[in-house]
Formats: sequence, structure tokens, C-alpha cells
Amino acid sequence: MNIGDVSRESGVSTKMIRYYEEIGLIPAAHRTEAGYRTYSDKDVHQLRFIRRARDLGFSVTQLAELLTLWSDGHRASADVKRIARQHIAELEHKIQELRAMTDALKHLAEHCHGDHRPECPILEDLAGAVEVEARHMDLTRFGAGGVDPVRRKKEIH
Amino acid sequence: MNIGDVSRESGVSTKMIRYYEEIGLIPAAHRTEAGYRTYSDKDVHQLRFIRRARDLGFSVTQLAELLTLWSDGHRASADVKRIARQHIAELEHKIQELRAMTDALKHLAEHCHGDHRPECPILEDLAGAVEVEARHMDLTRFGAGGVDPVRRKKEIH
DNA sequence: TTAGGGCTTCCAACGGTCGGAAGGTCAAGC
DNA sequence: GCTTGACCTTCCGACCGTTGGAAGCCCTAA
Repeated sequence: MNIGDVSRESGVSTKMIRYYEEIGLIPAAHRTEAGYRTYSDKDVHQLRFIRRARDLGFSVTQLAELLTLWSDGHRASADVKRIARQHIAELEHKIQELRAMTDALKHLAEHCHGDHRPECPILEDLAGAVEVEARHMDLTRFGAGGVDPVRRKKEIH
Repeated sequence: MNIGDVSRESGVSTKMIRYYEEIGLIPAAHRTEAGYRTYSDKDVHQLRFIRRARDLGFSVTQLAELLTLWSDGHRASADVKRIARQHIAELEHKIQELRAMTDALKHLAEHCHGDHRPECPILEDLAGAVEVEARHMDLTRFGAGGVDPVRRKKEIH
């Protein structure tokens, strides 16, 4: 099987398969005389494993641990469970952060009239609630939409 | 004020201030004869605005829009609300994804004994539930923990 | 033999932030 | 005036995971 075949069968792009090989997550594939990578059904199976774990949000580092455990017939399921629990904790922490953001934003958005008038509690909060009056007086000349600077390698889309 | 002062007062690192200038999010600062950037209280104000918006998870692109609106005395609050609502939707979508991951993982972890034995529903699910038997028979030789490949620029920690 | 697709490697970009090197500048203390 | 140390400058790279593209070789069917 060539790399394109395993890619289709495993759902992992050829780019990523080569990358995983490069970082040592998967062993280097055998090569044909022409230098083509060749794969077996077992490799497809392993890449599917990787794909699923990635879909569950495991990092590549965690994935390496899981693969080692997967390959170890004498593993203790406690080790797997530990990795999973740790990942769950990370995910829940992330969720908490996002929740806090959305709650704060929703609260602000609810109090914004959302009409043609310029008054907006969202901007006022971002500017700093204490300084609302000052902002109205003399801070209206800011902005990124003005004269366009040089913009070397990156720019805002 | 030098860049270090604004950084301390705004909570935005000097690295990021230079970066924001480079991508055109903020205008290029004035320079002293020696080439040092100089800033005013208004710049501190603006950077605080940026800091708060970033803390709320707005992307730099969205930030550019918000800054433009902030600087526009004739803006309609509806525009700000639209950006906020869009961002809320993105955040909630992300939360949903993470929720789905944690739910799936929790379900698996609950059914894992977590003891010394190798049997583990977490790994079995990752390997593909249908092929559990096959895995036990002949797929135990996989793994990233084997012979360490060359590892050029990147490696797994 | 030619055309097309697949394969190879290498280089860069994305977003946002940080670390560090190499060198110039400024203030204080001697 | 000189040294010291904190600050500033630019430039380059790393992080993580993924994608895009270029340039060139290989394979197969027509």
C-alpha cells in the first residue's frame, strides 16, 4: 500500500502521516526502490487509532504514551485511565475558561441596545468601566483602521 | 513613556506590543532620536482595551474591527453587538466540541477498571470496537516507544 | 511515448506568544 | 569620564498541528 491508500483508509492525511513519522510517533515506513513508503493493514489500524485519539483531543505527546501502552500487552489499564483522566481534566479546565468568557460576553451583549446609536456597554467595558466618561471626551481617535502601515510578513485579514 | 512602561501599565508584553504594531493592529509608535518607541496615556488606554478583548477570547481580527468601532464616534452599537454575538457563537461551538470529547472520554473511563490488568475499554475503543479481538491476537507490536528514529527538527517530549 | 496522477523532499504559513542573541542607549554611581 | 546594569532595538526561531505549494522523480494506462 502506498501512502495515499493508507491515508484514505485511515482518514489521516498524507501530510500528517509523514509528519508523525518525522517526529517519531510512528516508525519509519519501509521504502520501495524508488523511495515510496509502503504500508500494511496494521499501519492502517494504527493510524486509525491515532485518528480517533486526536478526535478525542489527545495531544500528540499523550498519543505517544497511549500508543506505547497499546503496544504493551502487559500494560496496566490504570495507566491508560490516568492519561484519560488527566486529559479530561484539561478539557474541563478549557471548557470552564470558555464558559467564563461566554458568560461575561453574553451579559454585556444583553445590555447592548444593538441599534443605530453609538452607546455600547460592550465597548465601554473593554475600555474600562471607570473611564467611560474620559473615553467619550478624548479617546475617540484610536483605531487600527487608519493609515495602513507597512505590514511585513503578516497582516490582519 | 517607553515600551516597558506601557507594558507594565497595560498588561501587554513588550513582545506583543511590537507584534501588534507590526501587523497593523495599532499605529506605529513615535520614536526618539535613538529609535526608542514612545507612548502616551492614550496608548496605554488602547492597549488595555486590547488586553481585555483578548482576555475575552476575541481574535486579533475581531479586535481590529472592535478597535475601528471604538474609534468611530458614529458607530452603531448594533455592529459591536454583531461581532460579540458572532464570537459568542464561536465560543459556544468550541465548548460543544470539548463537551462531546469529555463526555465520550468520561464514559470510557468509567468502564475502565483502572487496575493492574491490561484489559482497557479506552484503548479498545480507540483501536476500533469491531476489531477488539483482532487487536488482542496480532496487533500488539505497534507503538512509538520502540527504536527512536532520527527526529530532525521536532520531537515528542 | 506521452499524459496524468502519485510520490518524494523542502520551505512556508496559519495564530499568538515567548525566548534569546547581538548590539545600541540611558541613567546612576564612582 | 568610565563602568555597570537595565532598558531598548531588530532578527530569528520555537511552540502545536495542519495545510499549501513548488520542483522533481516514478508509475501506469492509453
